[in-house]
Amino acid sequence: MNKAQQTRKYILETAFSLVYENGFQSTSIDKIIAETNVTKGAFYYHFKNKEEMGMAIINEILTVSINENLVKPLANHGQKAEVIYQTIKNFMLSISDRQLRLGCPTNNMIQEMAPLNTTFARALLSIIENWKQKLSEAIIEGQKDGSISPNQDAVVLAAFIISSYEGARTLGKLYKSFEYYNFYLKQLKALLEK
Amino acid sequence: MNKAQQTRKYILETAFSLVYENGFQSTSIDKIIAETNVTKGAFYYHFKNKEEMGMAIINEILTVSINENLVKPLANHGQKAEVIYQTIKNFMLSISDRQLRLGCPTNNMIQEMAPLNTTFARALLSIIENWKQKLSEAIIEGQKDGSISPNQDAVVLAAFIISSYEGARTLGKLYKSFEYYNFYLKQLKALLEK
DNA sequence: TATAAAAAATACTAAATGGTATTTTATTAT
DNA sequence: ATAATAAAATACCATTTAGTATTTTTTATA
Repeated sequence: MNKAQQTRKYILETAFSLVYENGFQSTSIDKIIAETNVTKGAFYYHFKNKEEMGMAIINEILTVSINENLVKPLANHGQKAEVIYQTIKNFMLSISDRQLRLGCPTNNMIQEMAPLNTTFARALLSIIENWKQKLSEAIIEGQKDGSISPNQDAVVLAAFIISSYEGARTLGKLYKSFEYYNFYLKQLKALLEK
Repeated sequence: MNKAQQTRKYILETAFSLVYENGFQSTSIDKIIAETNVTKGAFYYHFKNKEEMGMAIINEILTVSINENLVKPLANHGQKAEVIYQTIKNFMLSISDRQLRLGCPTNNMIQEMAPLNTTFARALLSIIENWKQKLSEAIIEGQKDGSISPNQDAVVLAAFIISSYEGARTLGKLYKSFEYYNFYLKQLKALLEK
């Protein structure tokens, strides 16, 4: 990674952190350059405009995070009900106090930007869509290996697991308490055992 | 209601609508006065500052909406499992296309403002706390009348119902589809039948 | 109808906004 | 070393921001 790539990465990660704290619209370029001590010229050298920077956050940070943490581990071997449960549990247990306070960054971006920017919305949707797809497939495997009840529609269940995950992170954020993560995990387990 | 009260109400409702569309931080006073055709003097006559206006939205609009739609109907007579289910179902069926697209306004405010403003956070938390409390009580009644399994902790179940409700509204918003509301209602029914 | 008070209108500020144009400094290939 | 190019710095722009100060209009009351 050369100097320019490093600078770009540094700007992007700082920008992500500010967006995570304050929202996309409320994170000004001026705040980003103040925080990075990079100049505005440098910023605009690496990003065409604020929107492209937002897209880079979605494509290079949010997408990667969901995939690495919540999608890839679904491929692990074992009873699929257990694999699914452990995937989500492991990730939720790794969440820091800051991440608790600020919630799921993908969820935040959806909440704020999906109704305002169709480009953002499409990219965010495909993150969730991919997760839902992979989770559905894992559920179907679980139904085959007998660890998940065949009565449930895999897609419906996958969508519910995802939506209630996002909901749990919202309540955790509001109450600043990991308690709601545990409530969620408890219900998730029940959901997968049926 | 006298003239001044009407003006205040008109400003507040317009402001709420703009905040619902664009978020709190991105809704400027200038946008509000442009939309209302009320002058800045009039705005600042009725609201001390932007934050107080935000608090008025929370206390006079969000709180009322949740209470009227999702809390009060819990007092209806009948098998409590059914009353709870019908309360949420009725409300979700009444959600318009615009409300689908923009999601739950209380959820939006939590997502955006809870980490940034403790006054907002407290007021928003008490909305959810009250809902959770009343829902817990209804669940306990349901456990007494035999319509809800006594194995579940009422508070845990209430928290999960609320968090997954918010999650469902998030997915509905992202996909612009009522489908995810139905998925949620289906799971809710199962949850209450156990 | 005159007066006081409430409500609203107008004009303004200082700071911040996203973005651009221009200049300067580093880096690389010849 | 020099020329070409990449990267970053600087200065600036038009517009928008939340909020204030002042003036005008409307309303209620004596």
